[in-house]
Amino acid sequence: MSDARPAQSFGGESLLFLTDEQLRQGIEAMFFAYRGFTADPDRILAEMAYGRAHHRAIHFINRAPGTTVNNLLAILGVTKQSLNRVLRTLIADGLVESRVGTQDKRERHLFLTPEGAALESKLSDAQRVRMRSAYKEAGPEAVAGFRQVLEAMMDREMRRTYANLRDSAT
Amino acid sequence: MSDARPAQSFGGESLLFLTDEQLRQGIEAMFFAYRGFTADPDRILAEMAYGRAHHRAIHFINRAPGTTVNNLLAILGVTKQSLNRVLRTLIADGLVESRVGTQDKRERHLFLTPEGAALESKLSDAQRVRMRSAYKEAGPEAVAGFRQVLEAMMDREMRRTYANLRDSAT
DNA sequence: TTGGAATGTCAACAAGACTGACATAAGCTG
DNA sequence: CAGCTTATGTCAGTCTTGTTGACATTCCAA
Repeated sequence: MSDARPAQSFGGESLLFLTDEQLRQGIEAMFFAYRGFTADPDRILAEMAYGRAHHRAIHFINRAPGTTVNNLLAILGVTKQSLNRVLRTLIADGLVESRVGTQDKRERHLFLTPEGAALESKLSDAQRVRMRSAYKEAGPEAVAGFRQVLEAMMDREMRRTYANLRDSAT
Repeated sequence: MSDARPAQSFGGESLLFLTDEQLRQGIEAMFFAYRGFTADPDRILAEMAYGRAHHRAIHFINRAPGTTVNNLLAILGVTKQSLNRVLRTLIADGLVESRVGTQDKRERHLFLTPEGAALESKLSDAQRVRMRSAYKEAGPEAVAGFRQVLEAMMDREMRRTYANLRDSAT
């Protein structure tokens, strides 16, 4: 497992990119990049009484308006109790609306209020600025590779969720 | 900021990759991929009484043996109180050794004990397995792009830290 | 109709981040 | 040497966000 030799022969191309050192650099790049990735929205959230969990909820409610709590749970990968605390404050603060399902009254369908949508925009814009700048700096081919590796890093189930969201784009 | 039009003209190539939708997909890919990225070591850590914070400390002490507390603080980007809690348990459990500096006796130099190194291997191996598989699946050119975009996503200071670690590779 | 499954809520707890205050030891400077 | 600064460690308290357990409501199927 911890061999330090280059990887051997896959499909004939490039034999020299799978050393442990190369992999470690990728691991560290993920660590530092994720810090940058969350830094800008975190700054905005810190000003209000919110955290990263609120951002995630707002993001995916905006992405799939009318989604149920259970569906959001599957996307976020946390317990319903954890999500509920976040949703409760967002609803109390008037950023999210929770409507009892018409067909199944056990379900709650979630929507952003205009105030919620405004915060979503603010957070997304901040995050997109950095993303856009990184994409510009790296160039379109790098972006394609970036997306490929990220997708390959996901679990099977996450990959499904990600693809569903992607394909449901308006 | 929230325009939905394609980006305009950069260096003549590829005009159609900077829409908000494209950026949002990148953002979601980062979110899901990071979950996958941490999933395997997290599972191992959960069995012991450790968390992700311990993993990060162990990783970078292994990467830069003899590093001082202050230096580790800068790399990890947390407060000394937060790091200290983690280091205290790692030292108490005999995974990390803290040696008083010979030149500057205020400094503590940190090293992994054999037990610490064993855990580091176990965690790194688990993380590398996924990384290696993602790299293989995506291919070498994708990996190059992946690394470029990640680096472009970092803050200036993180980029320096990252480059220093990378260049100090044995 | 009744018992189980699904959905959501409330309460309590733990990890890990944070700030603030303070102690100690060592280096540095005038 | 005296006094300031630096490096580290610690105590206390708070916040976010994850967890489990218990429970209420609603739906569905035997």
